[in-house]
Amino acid sequence: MLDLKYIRQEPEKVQELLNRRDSQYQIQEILDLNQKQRDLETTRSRLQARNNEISKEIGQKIKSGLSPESEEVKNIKAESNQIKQELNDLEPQERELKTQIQNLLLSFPNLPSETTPVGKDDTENVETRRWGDDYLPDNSDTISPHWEIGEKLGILEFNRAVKIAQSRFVNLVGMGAALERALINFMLNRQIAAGYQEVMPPALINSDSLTGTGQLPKFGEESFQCNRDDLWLAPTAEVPVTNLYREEILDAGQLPIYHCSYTPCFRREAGSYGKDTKGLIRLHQFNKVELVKIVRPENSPSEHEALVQNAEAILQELKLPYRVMELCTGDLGFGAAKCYDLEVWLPSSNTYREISSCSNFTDFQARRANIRFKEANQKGTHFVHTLNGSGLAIGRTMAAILENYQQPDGTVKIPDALQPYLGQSLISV
RNA sequence: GGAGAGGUGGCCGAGCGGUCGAAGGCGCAGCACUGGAAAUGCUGUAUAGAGGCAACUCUAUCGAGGGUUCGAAUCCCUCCCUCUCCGCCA
Repeated sequence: MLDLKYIRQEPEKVQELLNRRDSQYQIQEILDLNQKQRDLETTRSRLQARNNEISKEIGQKIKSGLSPESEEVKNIKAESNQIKQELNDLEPQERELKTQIQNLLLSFPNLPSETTPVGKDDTENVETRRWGDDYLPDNSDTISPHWEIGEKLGILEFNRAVKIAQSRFVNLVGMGAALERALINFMLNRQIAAGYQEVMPPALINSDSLTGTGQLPKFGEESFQCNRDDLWLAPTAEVPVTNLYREEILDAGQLPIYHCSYTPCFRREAGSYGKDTKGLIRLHQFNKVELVKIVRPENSPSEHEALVQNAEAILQELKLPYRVMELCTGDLGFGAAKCYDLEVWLPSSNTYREISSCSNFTDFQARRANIRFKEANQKGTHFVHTLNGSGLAIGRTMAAILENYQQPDGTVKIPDALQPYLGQSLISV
């Protein structure tokens, strides 16, 4: 959520930054509504002040022996009743304006960082660096897509998953399940060693939490909802983990907070019919190790760079070729001010595919979720900055391994770093 | 699921219609005392919004929302959450 005060102070600047994303976001309506609302607030609080005075006056008169039924008291009550009527008229108006402003603010995306490249869509994202060219497989022309090799090896079952759920689900069998588990453990151990504290939050989360991180109100159709309860299946650990601190005032000394978290993630993938219909790339349910940081505002840019490195370190240890893309303003997620995507090489389709998305949300989520910190011995509070990134998506990592480590004989080698976790070096039929 | 108890400031805890943003204590900060500290004493110590250059002023907030009243932390209604006992259950 944007800061209303800041919009008021720097309207041109805010509008200019929003325009870098999309011209549909116009702040003028918010400014107009806010002006009306503040005028009403001033009038209303004056009336309330007068009413408070009257109540005190009545209290004093009764205490000094005057009857509550006396003419004098009755007259003052009449004035108060008069004011109450005016208030009954004003209050709903003000409340309505506040709701309108709040809804508008919730529907506005974050301001892009000054450093975010300007562009209209994903074609204008900027490649920042590329790693692992030496590890590109040299037998690309004979490599099968991961779903084919996975089914041949008997470790991925898509048809049976469809039978028990629907399309876009997978059943992992034998070494498939073991590899998933190994990847989770490997990634968690590495991120714990890098300083992140592990958490395992609930998979079902409430609407307030989804609003806090920005999925609601605009993107409700992307998540699975439990229709009998105010609960949703978490689309990413970002939501429960960031919201652990919702409505909290942290001591400055507690910052920075670093969490890593393995969770299943559930997404409806509405609007992606026909896209990535095969394999592990786009499923309704997938596993992910997520990194979440809660930091002081002035540190968020450097914390962001460090978080990207933590995610990259996993790919490097697995020796999977990847590139780092910085998203342009037109492709930036709703709450992000700046975002890097890590894209892993998938030889069967001859492309890089997103395997991690690392964003700095600045104070956007902190404002919605009301996560603040307090400096010792100082008055007032400040909003924290929140960041998160995948470290990494497990299913897509498995897809990348099945393809990049595929041998001409149809077996799949296991990356060195993963062998201790799996207890073997090769998957074969 | 059934029965009961309860949700007050950073924490503990009083207040149960009147000047209460809320006694008292703990904690924390400043000052005094001290060679220094402890102990002690004094003072201060919530959040948000609006107005003002500022000092500051006003408003709201005692789980949330509504109601009664000139006036609600206190009374009434609805909801949420926590705890205890019973049942069921991985």
